[in-house]
Amino acid sequence: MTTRTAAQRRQDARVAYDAYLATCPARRLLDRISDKWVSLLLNALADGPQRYSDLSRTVAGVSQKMLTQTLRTLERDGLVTRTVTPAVPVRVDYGLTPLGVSLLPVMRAIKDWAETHIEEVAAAQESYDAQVNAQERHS
Amino acid sequence: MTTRTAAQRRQDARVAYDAYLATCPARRLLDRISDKWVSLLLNALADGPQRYSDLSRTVAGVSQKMLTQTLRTLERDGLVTRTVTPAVPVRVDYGLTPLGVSLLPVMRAIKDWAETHIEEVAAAQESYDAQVNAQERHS
DNA sequence: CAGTATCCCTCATGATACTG
DNA sequence: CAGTATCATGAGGGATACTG
Repeated sequence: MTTRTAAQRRQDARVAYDAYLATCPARRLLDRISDKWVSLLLNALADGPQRYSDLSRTVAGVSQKMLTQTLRTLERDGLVTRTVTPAVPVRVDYGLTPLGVSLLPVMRAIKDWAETHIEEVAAAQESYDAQVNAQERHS
Repeated sequence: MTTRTAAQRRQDARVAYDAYLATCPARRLLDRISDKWVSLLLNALADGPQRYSDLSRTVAGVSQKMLTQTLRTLERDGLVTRTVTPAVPVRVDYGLTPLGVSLLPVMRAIKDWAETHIEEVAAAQESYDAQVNAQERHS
């Protein structure tokens, strides 16, 4: 009799992995920049600071909730600055920090690979799908 | 009377954005590599091909479902190869394609930025949290 | 203007059980 | 060994309404 079943061992491994991934810098960065709105916001701010309402127009389709939530996270991470100008009505400007700017080349590297190899990926997908279809006809 | 309300316009914009993002190469790549298991699998295969059962051990914590699902997607995208050796029992080897290998430097760039700037991010978070706490005490 | 608060619902993931 | 099929759940995201 083993003290733990295979299922329990796998579950333990998963918990350990989650803990590891929670602290892994690369993992955390990937989680951030892969967020639907993060890349769009960083891109929008790359050309210069913008107000909250400007961003909601530039990045059309984003809900107020997600815009605020995403900006807060980026601010907390030190990637964007939030500048409040007390007035009536209040004015808030968002802009990239030097840290945020330093991330742009990485985003660009991702974009470059994607655009360079998109054709190859598309071809691979087509060929894969064709084979799957062919096999289905034989069954 | 306008023909569309602000809510309708935002919804339309969201649909349009989703359609755009579905075709945007950089967006699609980000979606792939940000997948929890993709980066781990690519890393595991970077050192050479592995069998299905090897991968499930190397990448401990992954369920059969996600392992298979992720490998299928990577195969379809042309990033990994799947080689079946008919025998009893059957043997299946997975390995990186040249396309898959070409992606490794990009992953490395992400990892490098993360590890280089993790301290700055952590410091920013600490400072942010401290300010939030201070403000809560004043309310 | 720049948010906050709430409800709701979908979708991705994981556990479990079964198979050629 | 290398999967497939089915079910359950929970966290993320959107719509809506309200506020200093």
